[in-house]
Amino acid sequence: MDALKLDELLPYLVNRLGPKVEAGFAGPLRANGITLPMWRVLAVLRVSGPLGLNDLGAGTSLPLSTLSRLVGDMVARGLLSRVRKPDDARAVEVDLTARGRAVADAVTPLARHYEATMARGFSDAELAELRRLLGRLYANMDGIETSWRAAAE
Amino acid sequence: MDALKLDELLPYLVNRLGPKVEAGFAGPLRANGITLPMWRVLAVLRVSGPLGLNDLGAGTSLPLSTLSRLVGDMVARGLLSRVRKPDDARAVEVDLTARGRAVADAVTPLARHYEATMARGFSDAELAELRRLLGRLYANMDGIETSWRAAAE
DNA sequence: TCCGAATATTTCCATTTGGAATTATTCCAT
DNA sequence: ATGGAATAATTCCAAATGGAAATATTCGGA
Repeated sequence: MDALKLDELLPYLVNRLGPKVEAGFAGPLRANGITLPMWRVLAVLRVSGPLGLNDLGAGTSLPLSTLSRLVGDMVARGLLSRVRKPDDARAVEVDLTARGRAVADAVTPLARHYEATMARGFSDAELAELRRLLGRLYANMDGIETSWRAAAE
Repeated sequence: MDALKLDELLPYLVNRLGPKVEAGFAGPLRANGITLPMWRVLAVLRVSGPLGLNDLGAGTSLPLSTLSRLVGDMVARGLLSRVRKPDDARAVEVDLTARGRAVADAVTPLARHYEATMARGFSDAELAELRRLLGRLYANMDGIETSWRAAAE
């Protein structure tokens, strides 16, 4: 039976990095009073401007149940505002407060620096290539649910 | 203030993949009666032979508290054996049972196929490059805790 | 107009998670 | 030999997670 070295397998290579990356950045984020998912929300809104929950979910890759709860917390902490849309009472509009903007701007250079540290020893070309390949990988994952299982039979 | 597109930032590109990859593989694993962390344990032991918890933790990238619990479950399910080492009563030796080996062997081709699906459209060279870069990234993360924070001041 | 389907968000809850404290054993310097 | 540090594993517990059900509102066709 052919042995399979786990650490040559792409899904594992990807998965094991997640917690490691989080752990490394958690401290600096905590020093700024936020968590990693909060940072994602701030970073997205900083660029996009006000968003509804669905778009915010798409931007942050966070599930809606998590996000709704999270936004509530962040409103309570004064980082975000959340108002019902006047024209559609189902939807909300989430936006940064001045404080949220300030925190986002304080953390941004840390994030850049962290990225640089993660990728130390990488050439610019390698870093660009890695970004590109990860992006393609992510894109590939959409709708994988339906496609690959069938092919396996 | 310079805006930072979250989706150009390496830590985010890596982190958002984790849940996606897991979600895609969870179904087939469930069909074989196991979870993703269980699969990791099986895959590592299949190659390495019997291991203590520390080595198993290193191989699977799972924290010890999680692993100890997990191994207990898997022993209860008949996938693993766990015996105290005769020469060192602190340590245990964890190994696959015949059943564990059978499940590992059943899942291995699925994992290969899943990888291929994730990376569909990638050339062999691109896949190899991605593996290589991810490996380097992971290696870089060791001891990052101490090094980068200081540099940030 | 009215009702069932669709949409946006929220809430519920069972499960998972991993850091920290705990237990047990071994190692080592005196 | 012996006590304190180191090592291996386990257990505890508070927090996070996300799928599924619930709620509220809007839309579209008969």
